[in-house]
Amino acid sequence: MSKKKNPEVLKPLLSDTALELVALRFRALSEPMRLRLLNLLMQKEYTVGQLVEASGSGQANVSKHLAVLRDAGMVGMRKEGLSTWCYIADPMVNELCEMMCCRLREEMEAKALAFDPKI
Amino acid sequence: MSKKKNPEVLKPLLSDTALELVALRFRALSEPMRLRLLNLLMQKEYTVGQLVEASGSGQANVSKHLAVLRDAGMVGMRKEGLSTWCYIADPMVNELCEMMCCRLREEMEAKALAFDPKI
DNA sequence: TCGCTATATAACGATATAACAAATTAAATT
DNA sequence: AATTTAATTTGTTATATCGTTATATAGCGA
Repeated sequence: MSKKKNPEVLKPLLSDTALELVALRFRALSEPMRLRLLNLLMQKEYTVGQLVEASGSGQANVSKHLAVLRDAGMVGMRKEGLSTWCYIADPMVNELCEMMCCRLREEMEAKALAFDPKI
Repeated sequence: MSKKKNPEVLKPLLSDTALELVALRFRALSEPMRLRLLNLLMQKEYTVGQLVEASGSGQANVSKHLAVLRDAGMVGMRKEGLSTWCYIADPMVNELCEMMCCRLREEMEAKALAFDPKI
């Protein structure tokens, strides 16, 4: 009835502001150090200090990267006395990283296979 | 039998090289202009020239961004005479963007709701 | 209040990236 | 071969971002 089959009708495009917001989120995931912090937080909660030690980076650096992840809504923080406990606030982060890692593994394995002697 | 329940055992961490590769992929998605190109390509195939026109950006700029997306395995290209047709090479791109957009929509709606008069 | 610890912020240099313009390559047509 | 069109490559400039050092803030105990 209502839905005419029309090949001319294209999916609507995202607005400029939407594109910028999406880009901002992906940018939060575009640094190895931030991914390392997220990767650690996927194990368990860490304090900022523990993340500094575990990541092997400087304190100021870790703090700044955590702020980026927090602003992107990916990491949450809970103050407890002197320490600040950090945790993954958005389960989507796990999904995104999982997807990306699976895809990369597939690609790498395919490439590796290209070097295997043919049967 | 083999799997002992042990809260001390943590999920293994990704290697440095893996982190860098993942970061590189996400970085490809971290620019509004590249997202705009992908968004256009989600509708249909475009030539580079059509993308230049549709995106409103310069030719060199579009070309460079497309190269980034190609190197990330997200966009494929097929030469046909003088033109080069571009297309989404990895369906994961659609999923990733879809996930991110849904999430942002939810968040925005939640924030908007916070300004609604209480019932 | 004083000092100690945990974290955040500011300022800085080095590097990376986007946008634009100009030069170059590549394919098709005459 | 010369011309035209399509796209890439190459500078160049402006801006953004990373990592580091130094400083500031906040909570806790003596």
